[in-house]
Amino acid sequence: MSTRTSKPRRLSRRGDTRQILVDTALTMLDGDKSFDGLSLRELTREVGIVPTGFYRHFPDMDALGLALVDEAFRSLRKILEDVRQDTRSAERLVASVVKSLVRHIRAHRAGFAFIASERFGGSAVVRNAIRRELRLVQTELAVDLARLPYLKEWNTTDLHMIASLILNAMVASAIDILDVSARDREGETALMKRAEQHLRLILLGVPHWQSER
Amino acid sequence: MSTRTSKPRRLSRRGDTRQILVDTALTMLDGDKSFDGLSLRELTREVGIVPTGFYRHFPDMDALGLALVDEAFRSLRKILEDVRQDTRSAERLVASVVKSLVRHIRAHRAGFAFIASERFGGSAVVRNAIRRELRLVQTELAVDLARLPYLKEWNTTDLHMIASLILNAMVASAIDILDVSARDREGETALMKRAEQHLRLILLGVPHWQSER
DNA sequence: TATCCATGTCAACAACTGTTCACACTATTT
DNA sequence: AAATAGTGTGAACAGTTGTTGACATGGATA
Repeated sequence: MSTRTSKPRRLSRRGDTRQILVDTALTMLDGDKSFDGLSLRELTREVGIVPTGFYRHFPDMDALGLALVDEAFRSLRKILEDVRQDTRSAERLVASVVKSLVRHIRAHRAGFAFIASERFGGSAVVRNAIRRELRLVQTELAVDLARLPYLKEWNTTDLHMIASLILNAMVASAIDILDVSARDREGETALMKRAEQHLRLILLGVPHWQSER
Repeated sequence: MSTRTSKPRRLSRRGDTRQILVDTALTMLDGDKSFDGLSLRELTREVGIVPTGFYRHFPDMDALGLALVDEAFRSLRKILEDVRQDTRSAERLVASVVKSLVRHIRAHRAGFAFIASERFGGSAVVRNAIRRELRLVQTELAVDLARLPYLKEWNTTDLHMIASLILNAMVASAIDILDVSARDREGETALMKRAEQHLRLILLGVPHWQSER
């Protein structure tokens, strides 16, 4: 009798194990670990399933990596949406942009950290995926800039130039803030101020720019 | 007879195995691998010594990481030196800075790639080491800026603000160039042009900046 | 009610990992 | 000529890794 009496105590995650894998991976990568240093086994161990269970949700680790990129950029796009709906002048926009940035960083810390560390990280698959997404964001930003009153006449290459400068500055600021916000609250506001200054300084130069000097 | 007849064919690296370890690690990390995904064994395999031989030169992988940071920054500092000896006006400096940057990137590709990817990478030890070095570079840059004629009167916090903006922009440019220079030569010159534009745009705003508006 | 499919488990595999220890060779110094 | 310090070797260890295949479960569908 007793057909292997073990009651495997199967956990009843209805259909969200995949999402749990993604979330857990992100939090694990938030600490001192990079994606290609993350093993399938320690991930599944943390989630609470057996290693082989991983393959029910992803064909391999690369696929997981792409899912992480997706997840991380979902929140980043939210920022742009917020900014887009802000109709104030460019000058007034600055503070609002930075505030929105910080808010999203706090809410989606792990996702931002992932983008930051894997943007030039080890895995070619996720690196390229991130790069592609960032390029997309950049062109979206360029389009938004084109709508601003005193940038109406600019050609697209110049717009892209500004967009990339702004994006780079904001990404760098985000990373700095990310790094300090956990423990140092007033260091965070100092970095916010600096981020605003960076944006303002860039915008100060814009009216004096002349294409093809 | 025959006291274990194996002639172990010991290679005669006089005293430079340590340097070979560093160089080999850098080249290996240039590809699709991150530092915490690099194992001691594959490194020694590549170098051509037995795994245990590693410990003759470093106590552990963290120590190697610090050595890599050292090596990588040695060439980066050279750039600043070059720029410092250039006595032209800020406006004229721009093109020269970018040219010098590209030249060093080409010559020390692996080192730059290492800094880029491990700046926010998995290992806390090397991440902090890189961050410290970059902060040093930033203050050096601030000091240099203070010497420029029309920045004489600026206070130090504003100088640091500009320095960080410039440094971030240049690091971002360097990474983009790094990524494309291997295969696409004309894409490289396009990125150089954009890097110059970024610098110029920043400098355009500087004269109109007023502290504490 | 019966069946089916998504999701989980378990056992096993060969390969790889970091680190230890005792030993061997060799160039330089004594 | 002898001793020494630097460097590389080899075997062995206990763990961990990715991936396979066959099997179990249970909720939704037919």
